[in-house]
Amino acid sequence: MQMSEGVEWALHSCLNLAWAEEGTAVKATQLAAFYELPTAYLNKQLQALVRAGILTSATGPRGGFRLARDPRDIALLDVVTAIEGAQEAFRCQEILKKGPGGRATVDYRKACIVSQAMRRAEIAWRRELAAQTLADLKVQVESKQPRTPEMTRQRIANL
Amino acid sequence: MQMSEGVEWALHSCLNLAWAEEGTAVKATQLAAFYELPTAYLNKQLQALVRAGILTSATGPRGGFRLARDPRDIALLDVVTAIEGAQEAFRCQEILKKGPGGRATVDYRKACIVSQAMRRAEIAWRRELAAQTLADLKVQVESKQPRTPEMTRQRIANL
DNA sequence: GTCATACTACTCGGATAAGAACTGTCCGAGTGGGGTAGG
DNA sequence: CCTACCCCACTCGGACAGTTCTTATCCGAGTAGTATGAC
Repeated sequence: MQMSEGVEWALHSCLNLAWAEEGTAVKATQLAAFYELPTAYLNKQLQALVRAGILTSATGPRGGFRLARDPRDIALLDVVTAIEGAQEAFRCQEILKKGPGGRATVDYRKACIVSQAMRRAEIAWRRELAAQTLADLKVQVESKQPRTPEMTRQRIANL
Repeated sequence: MQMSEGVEWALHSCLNLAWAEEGTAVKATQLAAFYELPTAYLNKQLQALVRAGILTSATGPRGGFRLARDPRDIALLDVVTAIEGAQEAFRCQEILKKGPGGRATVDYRKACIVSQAMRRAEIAWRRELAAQTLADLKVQVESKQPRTPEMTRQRIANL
């Protein structure tokens, strides 16, 4: 069980977009250059964020990506879900249906104790991710590295 | 990000072992027959549980698997970790090292705010799994389906 | 000088391969029990 | 009848393919800006 590394890329890219000049679109090439990432593949991840309504995109000259809404309204869970999909990590195959006393009509995704226990853990995970927004991370970084917004904008301008 | 289905198999198999006659080893064939699972592949998962110290195994006639310790001392996290590995789902690649102002000597798995946020969520997940033991699940199932222990032992005897 | 038009460079978007991980399968190593022969 | 030995069936254990998902890449569709020419 390992998360796609695209999640890390997406989160950092969203943060950089949050620091970008307002009203300016940032190209995939620029976002990739930040951390020397493969441009085309990062572009794929950004497309997923667009489909999820987290980013907006524009083609042609002066095109690129920008945040679709205020960073306070973008939870980390939104970004993770956009990349990884909404399905749960633990996928109950309802093997109890084949077991002794198993009924084909019962929904074991709800009835199975094992499934319930695993779901409870995953809900706790999602709750933590839903509780934190891009704006929260932005504030935390800026309190540690006050020059980050300035440096980010400079880097975007010089690419 | 999807968990191996072996986790579901392992959890249910451990529960069945907890219900088995004490002092009796259960063969992989029997555990597989419970839910019509592929024997050889389930065997592979059981071996992982043995390596993790959750089960003990014996070869030869009258051989098979049994729980290595009391179900109260086996947390769900132990089983999940045995199958999935101990590494975290979110793997911080420390891409900040390549970024503006990035220092190669800094351990960004600890310093990076994004990494911290993701780790916090994963710790919440692990905490939930560590808080529940096989014995807890056993009790919950028995209160809903009191005949489960009896039926399990019968099924083992008839295979 | 102004406006419309065609062109060109640019950027995203989806379709297309390479690689890794998960899933599934097989045969050999080692063990324990039962049968057999000798005392 | 008891005991020691040998043989055999049995079970796990690790090595070996098939399939799905992740990672990586490329080229085409569409757009905005610019230059050009006519009015």
